Amino acid sequence: MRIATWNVNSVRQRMDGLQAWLKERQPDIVCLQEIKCTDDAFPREAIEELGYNVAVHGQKTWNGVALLSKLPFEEVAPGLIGDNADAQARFLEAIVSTQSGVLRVVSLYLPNGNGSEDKYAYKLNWMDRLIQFSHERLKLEEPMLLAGDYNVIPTPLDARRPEAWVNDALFLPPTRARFRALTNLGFTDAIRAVSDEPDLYTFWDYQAGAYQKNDGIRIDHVMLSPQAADKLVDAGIDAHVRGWDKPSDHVPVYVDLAIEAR
DNA sequence: ATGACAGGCGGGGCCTGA
Repeated sequence: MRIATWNVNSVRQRMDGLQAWLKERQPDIVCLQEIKCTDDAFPREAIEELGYNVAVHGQKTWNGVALLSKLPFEEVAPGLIGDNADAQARFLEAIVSTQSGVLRVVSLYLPNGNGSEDKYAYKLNWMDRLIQFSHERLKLEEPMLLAGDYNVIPTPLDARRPEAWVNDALFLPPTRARFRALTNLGFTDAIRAVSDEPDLYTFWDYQAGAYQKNDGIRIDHVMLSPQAADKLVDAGIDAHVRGWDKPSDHVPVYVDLAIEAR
């Protein structure tokens, strides 16, 4: 099975590229972030025509996550535990049934955290909630993927110019410590499981020719539970998509697991 | 040091993003 994640930066603006990429990469499950629309406004039919079931957790204007799956959803649950008053649509969990049992998938859009102390506090709190959620789900001992835009540069190897990010919420020590906490719980960063190469990026700013200079950062991640990591065959980044017309500033990341869909 | 792009909203520029 192939599972992918992509921050599309508005799904309605990205339909041509999304449809082209789905046909090219042929993922079985896709986690989308920053769809920037309500559930009603999501272009559901065009994606269903390509053979996907669609689950959406959207909101007006900002944020919003979705899941696309060629297998039917057994369960779908929006929202991250730990704060019932959190109105930002950043988390969508689902279960599908495969030939060898259940597969649990989360599409997540972790807060950026720049701009104010309140925003950084929200980011760190959201990460603490994600760690708590992950700790609880690990007890199920299921193959599970936490995939999405983490807004975390895990190490200096994950930025072309790490010195430019030292005071940024994406790279500050408390941010990186919480990301490490996920790996310490037992999660595997799929890309780093298959490559120690530098210059593996998933985001290039629209400004100042960042993509042409390969001035990128790796902030979109697929984290695998032990039972999913045991099935890991390959992982990759579709960086070429950043060169398409009307691109998102993020590109897709995918993993191949040795699990038969059905 | 600053601005540079892009999208949403809504019909102005402003806010947000990373």
